[in-house]
Amino acid sequence: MPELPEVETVKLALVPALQGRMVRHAHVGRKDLRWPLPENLAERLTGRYFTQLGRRGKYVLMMLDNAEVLLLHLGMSGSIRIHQTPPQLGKHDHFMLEMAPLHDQEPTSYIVLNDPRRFGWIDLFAESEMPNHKLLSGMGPEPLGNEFSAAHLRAVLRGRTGPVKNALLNQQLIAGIGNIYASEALFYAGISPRRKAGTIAGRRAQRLAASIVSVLRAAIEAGGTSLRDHVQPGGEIGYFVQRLAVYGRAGQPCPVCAEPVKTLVQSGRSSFYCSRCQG
DNA sequence: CGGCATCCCTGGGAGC
DNA sequence: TGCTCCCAGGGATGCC
Repeated sequence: MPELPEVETVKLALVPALQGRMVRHAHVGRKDLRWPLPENLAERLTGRYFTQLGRRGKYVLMMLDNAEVLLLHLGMSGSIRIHQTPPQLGKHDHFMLEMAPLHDQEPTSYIVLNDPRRFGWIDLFAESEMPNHKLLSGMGPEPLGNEFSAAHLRAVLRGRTGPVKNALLNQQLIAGIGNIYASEALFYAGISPRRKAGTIAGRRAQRLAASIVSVLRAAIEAGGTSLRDHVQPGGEIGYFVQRLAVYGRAGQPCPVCAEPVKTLVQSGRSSFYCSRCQG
């Protein structure tokens, strides 16, 4: 489900739900998602408050007042919902933060993590451990940050013999791109998903880098892409699904040349492309 | 190291 | 309505 724009949408929605509140209660529904949850997670969160929210790739990073970090990853099917009243927890609501206001006039907020497939995960660790964190270290630069450029793209793709589509999914090279935006970015750059990653240079690298940035930015503005599971934390769908050019549109006309959109499977995952526009 | 298949898990939709 | 099969926004792991 959630790629960089969806995770960014989640992060933005969490800010007002966390601000001016402390954890009155943390509910842990099961001891494992993809991996075992941190020991004593609920106890370690109770009474704490969040000082800052960040995002790295597809991870939400929630800084606590005791210099620990709560990390959330939503996997394929994870979503966050924020409620103003105590919610009825369903079968796949695995984790909830009850955030009590520090000032009486504000409502309590209830932040619920739902994840049917349980490919998501949660971690809690000291901020000082961040640089050597197993999941975070080794991640490529943020595509919307200063370190990302056509030159960087060129450098990390150089020498790679696999298809560029697969390289875009590799979080070690660039953070945050998933199956939807890999197809979309390649479409806007006019590059075939089959092209060998190592042959992306010069103008192609320029176009691809620019397409990655613009498609991610546009998706964030639209509140992300809602397919099945993903909704914004307030329950709104993300409207970017209506603006996808090729992803999920097999057989439908290419928005540029009307040629039917094709699919292929690469490393077990579907790619969508226009055979005329993407050379 | 790079590339690829396999596996983790549940549910929704298509097709019969 | 019900069954089966296939597919799904991710990524770790293990094999070549």
